[in-house]
Amino acid sequence: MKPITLKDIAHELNISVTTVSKALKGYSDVSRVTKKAVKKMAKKLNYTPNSVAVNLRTQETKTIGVIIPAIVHHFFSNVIDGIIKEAKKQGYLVITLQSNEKLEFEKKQLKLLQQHRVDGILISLSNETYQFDHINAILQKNIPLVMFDKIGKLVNCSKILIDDKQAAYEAVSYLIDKGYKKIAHFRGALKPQNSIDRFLGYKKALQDNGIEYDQSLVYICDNNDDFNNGYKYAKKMFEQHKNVDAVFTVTDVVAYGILKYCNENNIKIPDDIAIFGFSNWFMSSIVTPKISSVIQPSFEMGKKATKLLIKEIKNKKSKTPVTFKKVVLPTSLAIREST
Amino acid sequence: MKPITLKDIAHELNISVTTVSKALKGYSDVSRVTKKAVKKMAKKLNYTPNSVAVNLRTQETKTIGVIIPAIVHHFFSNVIDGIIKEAKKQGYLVITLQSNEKLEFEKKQLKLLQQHRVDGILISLSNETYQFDHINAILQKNIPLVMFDKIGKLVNCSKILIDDKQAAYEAVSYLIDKGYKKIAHFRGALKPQNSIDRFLGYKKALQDNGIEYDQSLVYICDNNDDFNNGYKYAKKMFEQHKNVDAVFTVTDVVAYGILKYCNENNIKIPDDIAIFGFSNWFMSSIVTPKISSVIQPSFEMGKKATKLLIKEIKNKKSKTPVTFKKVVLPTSLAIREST
DNA sequence: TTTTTAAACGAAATCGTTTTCGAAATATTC
DNA sequence: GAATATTTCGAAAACGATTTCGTTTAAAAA
Repeated sequence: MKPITLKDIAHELNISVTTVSKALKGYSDVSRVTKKAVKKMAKKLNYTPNSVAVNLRTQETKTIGVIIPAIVHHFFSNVIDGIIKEAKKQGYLVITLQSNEKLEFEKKQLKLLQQHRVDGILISLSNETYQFDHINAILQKNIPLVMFDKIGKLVNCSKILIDDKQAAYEAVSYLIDKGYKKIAHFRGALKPQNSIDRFLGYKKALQDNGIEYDQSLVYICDNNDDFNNGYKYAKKMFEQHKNVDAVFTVTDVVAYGILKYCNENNIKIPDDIAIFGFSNWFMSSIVTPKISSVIQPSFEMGKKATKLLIKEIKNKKSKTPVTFKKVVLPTSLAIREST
Repeated sequence: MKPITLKDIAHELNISVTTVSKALKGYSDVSRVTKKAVKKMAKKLNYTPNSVAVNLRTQETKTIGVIIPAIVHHFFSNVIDGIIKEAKKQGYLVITLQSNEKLEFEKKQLKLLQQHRVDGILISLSNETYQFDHINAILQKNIPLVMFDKIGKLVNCSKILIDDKQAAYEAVSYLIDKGYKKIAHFRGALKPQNSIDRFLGYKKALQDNGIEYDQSLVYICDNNDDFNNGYKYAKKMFEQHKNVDAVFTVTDVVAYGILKYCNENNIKIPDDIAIFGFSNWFMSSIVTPKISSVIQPSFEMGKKATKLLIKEIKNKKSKTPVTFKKVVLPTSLAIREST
């Protein structure tokens, strides 16, 4: 009933716990014969080492904690996938927690992870997080932490992200190169950094190409992942502007809303209007017409972030002096029928 | 640098570790004054209990392990969401592992969770899992385990799932009631149980309504989540059968493939053909036309499974005799434009 | 004043490992 | 055969908490 312990094996063989432990770990000061015997008995009794005890003794848990705004999200579930796979590869388990975009929850989860003595933490900040006391507290305790995607610029730690501004710039530039002139932007909420950066990239692309920025062509979607926003503002846009010939959206989901409106109102894509999305949701290559989008390397981001974190964990163990890295992952454009 | 321990607090106040521990846990045999003092000092030093030590002593980790085929999946990420939320509510953390639909991985992950001494395990089986030695081994060790969604009928443990056959039956019956007569089925692979059950529900609905079952109207999609399958077989179906008036698909994603083919070939939905999907992916209410689908209570399933598991964990602690439950969650139909 | 009772604290064992260090047993060398 | 070197083993401390049980001190009852 109770799990087998070293003691059980030792008792069975009439030797000490010490020797059993050493035998299983291949120490050189235990004879060939006893090693064989111990290993055989361990297998016979189906012994599995008690990680909790090991963790207490070795002062590491081989566990990393992850905090994201929400797991039910195309981007984040892919990141988590990358995290879990890379972690497992290196012998780490991952505990996932959600902040639900609430600073309060983010703080609580962080405390939980601390209590659980995770070896390191990966975090993508909530939209509410504009002060970083809770993060800095972790850092001061010398607990490895790396931020990904939604980072805090002011925090002194490793970060991994994409260049939203550059990616947006490239997407809009592509539209301009294709001959589109009056390009609208369905942006995200005002505060989140990536929403801001994508907007800035849009603006800069216009300016660099001699197209005047027109504020009335920018529509603010309070929720990046609600297609109704796209639908609603598509209607509004077509009422307000006759000759808009392209839209760059903060997210593919918003683009789907526009697509829906166009389909229902017999507006042809890309003939009447072109659409360029962001994040390359998997539906974008399924809908008709297929929608062009910025490819965000989500899985890669998860892997890289984990690699970075585990390297920091190991550096800490070997007392290597800390150096924080900032990794910017390249994005690319998936050009499809909508442009 | 090093985390604060009870010892540190004790040393600071010149009292014993025992008293500190008791004070923090509110034991009655420590005076008001010392309690105050201890709590104050704990806060001052920013003490966080070392869960690893607590776990070793109390023989429980307040952690549950989850094994699913893949996290990047509409259904499973919702289940996980439910699991994490319910677990947190009851003070448990969750470790997520993926089997990638491989039995071999499933076994390995199970062993990992055991080593980590999780208090209980939630599992949705891989498509390869047709023998249950690894599961039964866990059960024999009296480790609480509940299966969800993809379960093993022969395993003696708690299960939580939907009635795929019944759900399919209802969907197809709805189509029949609406007057559709020649109804095709794009089914999933041959072996997975839910693929089989959905097929059986389809078949039974036809039979109960006096419609002859025609094997040539059933197309086998080897991958439930690849819309290309839907596209490919839609083409084939329209070549082979002139007067099919409805399709019931094993998954919404397959339905999207059909939708795409129809859009490209000017086949009107639902006038020329009706489409009924399964799982109610969030895109189904966005595409044009919106697709009818079977609603699977994924978030609820995660919550319920977790509740069940934690109840079993507590029963084990209080030595309450085990009773396994089988919960069948109700599904419903989301009727939209495609039917 | 003596005895009883209650209140407040702490020593020590325990959970299951790991690892240091010393001791015993055996083998080697002279 | 004595001295030394080499294997092989185990006692004990440590990781950080919890909990049992005993001890001390003070208060209440006799």
